[in-house]
Amino acid sequence: MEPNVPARRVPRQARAERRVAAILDAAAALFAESGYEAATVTAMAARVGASIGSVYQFFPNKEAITEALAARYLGQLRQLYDTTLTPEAAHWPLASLVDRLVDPTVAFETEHPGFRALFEGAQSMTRLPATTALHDEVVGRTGAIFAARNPALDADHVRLYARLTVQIIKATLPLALESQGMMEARIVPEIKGVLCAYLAPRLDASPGR
Amino acid sequence: MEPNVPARRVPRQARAERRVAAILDAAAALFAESGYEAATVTAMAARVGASIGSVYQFFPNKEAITEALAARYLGQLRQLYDTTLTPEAAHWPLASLVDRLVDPTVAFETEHPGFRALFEGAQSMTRLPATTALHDEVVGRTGAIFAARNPALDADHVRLYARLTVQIIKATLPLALESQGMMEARIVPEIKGVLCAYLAPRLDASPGR
Amino acid sequence: MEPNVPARRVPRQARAERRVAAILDAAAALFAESGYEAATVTAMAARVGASIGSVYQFFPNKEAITEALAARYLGQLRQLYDTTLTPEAAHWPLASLVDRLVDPTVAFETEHPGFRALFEGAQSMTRLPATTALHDEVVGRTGAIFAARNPALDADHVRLYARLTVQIIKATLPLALESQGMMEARIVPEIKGVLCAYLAPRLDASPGR
Amino acid sequence: MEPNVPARRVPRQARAERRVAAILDAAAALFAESGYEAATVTAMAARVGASIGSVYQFFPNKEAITEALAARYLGQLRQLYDTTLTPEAAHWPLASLVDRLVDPTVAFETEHPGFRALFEGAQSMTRLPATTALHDEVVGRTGAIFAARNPALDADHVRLYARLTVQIIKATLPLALESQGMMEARIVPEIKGVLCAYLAPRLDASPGR
DNA sequence: AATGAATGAGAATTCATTCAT
DNA sequence: AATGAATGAATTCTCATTCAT
Repeated sequence: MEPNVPARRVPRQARAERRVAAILDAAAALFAESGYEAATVTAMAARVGASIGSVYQFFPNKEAITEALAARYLGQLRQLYDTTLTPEAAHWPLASLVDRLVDPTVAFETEHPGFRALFEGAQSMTRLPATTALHDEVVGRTGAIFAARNPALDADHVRLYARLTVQIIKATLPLALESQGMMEARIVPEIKGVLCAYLAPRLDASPGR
Repeated sequence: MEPNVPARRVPRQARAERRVAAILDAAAALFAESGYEAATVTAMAARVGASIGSVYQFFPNKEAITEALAARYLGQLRQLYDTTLTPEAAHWPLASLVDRLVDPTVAFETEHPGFRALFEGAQSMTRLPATTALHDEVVGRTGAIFAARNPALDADHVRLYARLTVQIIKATLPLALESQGMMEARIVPEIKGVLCAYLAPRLDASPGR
Repeated sequence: MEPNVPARRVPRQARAERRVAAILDAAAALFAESGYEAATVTAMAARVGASIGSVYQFFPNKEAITEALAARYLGQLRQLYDTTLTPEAAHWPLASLVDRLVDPTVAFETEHPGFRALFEGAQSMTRLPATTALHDEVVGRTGAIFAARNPALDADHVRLYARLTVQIIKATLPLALESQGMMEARIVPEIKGVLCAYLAPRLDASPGR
Repeated sequence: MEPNVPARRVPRQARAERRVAAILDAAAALFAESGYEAATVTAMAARVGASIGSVYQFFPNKEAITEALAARYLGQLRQLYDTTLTPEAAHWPLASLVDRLVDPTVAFETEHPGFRALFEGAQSMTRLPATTALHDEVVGRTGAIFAARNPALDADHVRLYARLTVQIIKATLPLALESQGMMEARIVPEIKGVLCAYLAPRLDASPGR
């Protein structure tokens, strides 16, 4: 769905688009630095060098900013998966597949510091649909690969394995990102170890299973 | 062993003790329902049917309430581990050991809905020492068992495995608790599957590894 | 087009400037009426017909309001001294000099009822730098005149005499301001009498001293 | 005058009397340390090692405590004046009389640190009668001496001179008490110098005046 | 669109005072 | 009398949001 018709709410001027992007950048940075609640709209405006009024020109409220940011992440995530989680990856050696699951995520979280705040989904933003969409996308993509790799799996199992996998990555990545240097180098392989050990019997089932 | 909790307002009367407990209960419930920031002291007071002033009779501020709650959880957790994570458990079959790691935690989180909010440690309460203590306790106990099971492990590895293990349980449990009925029944075994697969080669290393 | 955003809290709009001034006026009035602690920010807001939020738009806290008020007084005081405590005054007959020390102060305190609360410096605001600056300015100007009049004085004596002089004026003025009509007329000359008697031998030392 | 008849409100038991005294001591100390408003009744109770309830057993409110303290000071002040400001002092050399006015006050303020807070009479306690009584006592005694020394003075002048004198002492003493060592030694004589210079022509008027 | 002042509901916290035990 | 828990009004300050210019 890509309408060429300029929709009403879509900013038509380049300047406006740039400002919207800047606001989202500011929001992302603040979410990363201090969490969702502590990130005030005023702070976002200040960070962009705009007035609060200007921010509210583009977004009706804080929630909308968050949703827009999540939507932007969603798009970027899809692009990332389109290039990294390709269909053929499903049939690679498990270790390589796991690399493809973990490494881009590490990169993405590193490059988009605000992502985690939205992805983790604290209680305060659980209600935001876009946040859920983010999670669903990741689980969905992961599940798709799993299903492609092991066609014998029914949908429930696919979903179950995918959710666990995503949850594990989500929870352990911070360990890697927070750690300094050497420790980080150790943790990422360890995460991969967890996943390989978990997925091997489930995705590459020996006929006897 | 003297707990570090500075007991300013040590309640001498039974009524006071009951009230303190009730406040902590209310705090726990609110943390569970709406998260740390959204849980206001006013709401806590209302929930126990007291005036805010009454709450402040026992706690100097919201942080202190949180710390006290965390301290209470810490005590209960220690008791739990004393009875479930016994030294001999270290030498049971891995599946049984994993049961001992997961099942009591499931029970604890089910019975203490506020625990997760403190255990997860959002940015907003990262600074609270008691919250860290909670995490350290769990990691410490887990590591102790690992070390006992495989004396060949050096301290760094013990800590690494324990942290990953705890993080995995922490992140996947919500999946089980949020899910309704059937799904929950499936998820807990799955979590155990993850852990068994991960820990088997690390704790029960074949000599050739 | 003003790309170079000036300081944060500097009001750019005339309305804002007027409001800031009004807030300071309200603060001054309340300080005069009921003292520093009793003067609440809420009361200031009410007095200017604004919401508390509006006050906090311009001042981060009560202290800042006080400091700003003190700073305004400091500026006005300097202007006053620039025109009344001129260098040549140092060499007038002592009675005239004393007139110049007392009369403008009486006028200033009469016109600025909030000044005294800040100038007296209750314990509660001792820490505010601007308050100290007020006192230092008055003592400094007074001392400068003394030094000019009697170059034989060392710095310690200048300061000693100036401090006593200021303290005496500070303490006795209220007597004049509080008194009704006739009494006031009597007290001001009396204050001048005190100062003349005190300063004559110190500033206009006969050679034999 | 010590009535043996047990008055109603007068605590009859020694213990109660001691407690009342202790509360006043605590109040005095707190007034001195942090001023009237900052001195909380709870802090007084804590300082005495009693409960707030116990404090309110003896005093209906904070004001009453303040009044009682002022009353105690009044008694002590009277005793002091009875022994230092004797009738014959009125006819001593002026310098000696001034010594008698200043020195005991210095001593009293040093020994009773809470006195100044009450004596200065911040706006917050201006309404308390006992505080006024304190001031009136000092002015009255001073005036009595002045009248005795110079019978030619009419009541208005006596009061005028006395008020100025007291105000000067009140305002300059803190300079002496706050200063460390050497400075203090210099300030007290200076204060006396002010007073001698001021009072000489007024109390010891040459016939030609 | 941009600006930034205005708003006001709430949040945390304090403290004099009352009351049940 | 003593104790200390209970009360609640008052205070400072925050922040999302609206509105006039």
